[in-house]
Amino acid sequence: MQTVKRAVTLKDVAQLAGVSTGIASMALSDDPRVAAATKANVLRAAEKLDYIPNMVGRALRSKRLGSIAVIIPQTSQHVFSHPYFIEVLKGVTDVANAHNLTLILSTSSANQEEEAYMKILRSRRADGVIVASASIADPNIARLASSGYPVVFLGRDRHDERVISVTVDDIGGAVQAVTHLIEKHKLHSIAHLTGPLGHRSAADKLEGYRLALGRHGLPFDERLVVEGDYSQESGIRACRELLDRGQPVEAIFAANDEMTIGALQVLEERGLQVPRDLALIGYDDISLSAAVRPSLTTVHQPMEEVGRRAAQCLIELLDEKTTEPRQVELPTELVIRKSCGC
Amino acid sequence: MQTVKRAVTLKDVAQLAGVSTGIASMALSDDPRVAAATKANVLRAAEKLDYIPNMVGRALRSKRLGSIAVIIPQTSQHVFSHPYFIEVLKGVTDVANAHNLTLILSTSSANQEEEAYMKILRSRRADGVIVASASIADPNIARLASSGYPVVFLGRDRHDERVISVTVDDIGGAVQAVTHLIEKHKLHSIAHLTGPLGHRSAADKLEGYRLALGRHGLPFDERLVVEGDYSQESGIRACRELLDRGQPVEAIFAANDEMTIGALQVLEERGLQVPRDLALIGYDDISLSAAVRPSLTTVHQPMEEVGRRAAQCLIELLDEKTTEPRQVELPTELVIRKSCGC
DNA sequence: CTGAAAGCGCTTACAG
DNA sequence: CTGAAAGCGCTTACAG
Repeated sequence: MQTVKRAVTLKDVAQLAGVSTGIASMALSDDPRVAAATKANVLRAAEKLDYIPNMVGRALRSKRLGSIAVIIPQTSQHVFSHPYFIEVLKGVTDVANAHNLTLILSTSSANQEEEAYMKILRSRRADGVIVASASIADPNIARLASSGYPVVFLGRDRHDERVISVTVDDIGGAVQAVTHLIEKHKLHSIAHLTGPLGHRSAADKLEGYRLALGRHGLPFDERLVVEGDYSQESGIRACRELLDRGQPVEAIFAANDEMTIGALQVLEERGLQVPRDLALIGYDDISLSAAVRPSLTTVHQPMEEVGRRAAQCLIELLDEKTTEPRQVELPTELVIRKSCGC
Repeated sequence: MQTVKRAVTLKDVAQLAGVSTGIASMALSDDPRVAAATKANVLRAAEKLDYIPNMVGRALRSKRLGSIAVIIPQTSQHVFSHPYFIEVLKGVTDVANAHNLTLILSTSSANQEEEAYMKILRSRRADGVIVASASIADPNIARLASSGYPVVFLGRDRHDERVISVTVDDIGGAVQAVTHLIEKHKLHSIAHLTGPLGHRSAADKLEGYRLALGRHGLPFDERLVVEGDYSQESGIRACRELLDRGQPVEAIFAANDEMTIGALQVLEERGLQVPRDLALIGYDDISLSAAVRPSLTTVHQPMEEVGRRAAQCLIELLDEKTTEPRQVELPTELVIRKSCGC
């Protein structure tokens, strides 16, 4: 195996072009103060030597790395098993690519202290970060939010004006789902399998569920609510627990599609037919939701768009330095398929 | 919004501890030449100031960034829609996390020149790279392979001893699938929907298909082979074309599960029942393959393990500098479900 | 319009 | 065992 040759540096280019490194640098960044002829000279030299700037040298001096990080404080197993994160990543990479930014992906391993967020910024690994899915209680997040570093939050602090965030209207989404069950299907005993309630998105869906019941004069019954953690397995567990409680249930609204699919399995096991015996509505609209039988009626949330908008916000933040804090909230849409009984 | 304070540097730490920056640096890296008392002193100062080393400064001097990149020369849309990449990424991040390496994810946008691979290395954005799914013909890959930079290839050049690679025995995998159809189900007109044949994995599966037919004295019939591109849509297209050719077909072996699911849709459309009228075998064993009806018999390939091994290889390469080139090949396993008729 | 110098934040020889 | 200096590869004032 051939070894790596000494890299071509700006010094080599400057030397070949017969100018100082300062001028070479300015020429390559197309600075108007450099004479056109000199510029051409330098460009020719750079091309001839196949020069590629060392980003580390550049970053040390200019304080800009040209990279952004997506931080998801979950294990990689978790992150890559949930379509939500995948879709968000898709959106972020798309925008990052378009802006020629390097993308750093940071998930946490079990043995890692939680303050990984701050570290990535303070150690200058990325110019700015997008933080997804941190739990509400995480104290590091509060510190990060008030640190002044360029940070965009996903799905948190919708109403905190000091923080830049991209969120989805999960309260509204849940209201859509539950309202559909009540108004269209005349169902009244509607259960809710929640996500992890320490996370904003899960708490918001629960609130929406409650709200929709209240608006129709239906009581909120704790026995019809079971907490899960967004995994399919937790959907199975939660659905079993719900049925075992023995309360009459006509419909289930679950906090995401994976839990809904888990619930579907349990209902099948117990000989209950969906939607005949029990209606089911999910959340997210992942691709699986159209593939399972019966296909899932579900609340579509624009996951990829969330990633895209977050990246755009971050880039603006990096460019202007002094952007106004702002909150973007995206709408949801109820996608009607078979599982609700329509 | 509070602005970012001047970052704490090593100089600050050294000053507070009353030593030179050189000693401070050595103390923090636990160099045995530093006196224990001095070390304690420096550590205390660092803690008090909440010091976090600037990786850029460190990298410029020490030539190690502490980051690796996964390069997938496909659009982010493509990458994040294919479970294969997701699973590979899962494995890579897992190992990277365990070794405290930052992970850079590089997909290509349409308007990007293909030489992005080299750039990421030469511009010192990553210490080493894992390259997945490059087409066989890509000339940049050849240059990269012989550049001497730390590179691990996925699914290529199985027999090129100059290159470090992690591959899956796709020839063997295809042989398993086709042999099963022939020996167990006594089927003889077996069609093959291929992946993009410019990619090693697709070419290998075709070879395995051919091999298995040959071993059983069955003719290779071009009319039973249709090329796709691993997308579900291409599975639909390829399957339609196959059926439209009017050749008798008893079974279809498709190059991945997504194409298989596409084929399934077409067969359903045309009123053909799987496996009664036609047997079907896929490849990959993505989670969807167990969820569709009928569930897919498929060749399981250890995608996450591929990612894990690739990362390990790369890390060894980075640590030893002078590793022997080596090729890792992982086995496949036929997972029997319903679609083959078992 | 250009050159020479300083400096970004570290680590690594080199003296002592 | 420690300090002072050099230097990694750039960009950015500062003079001219």
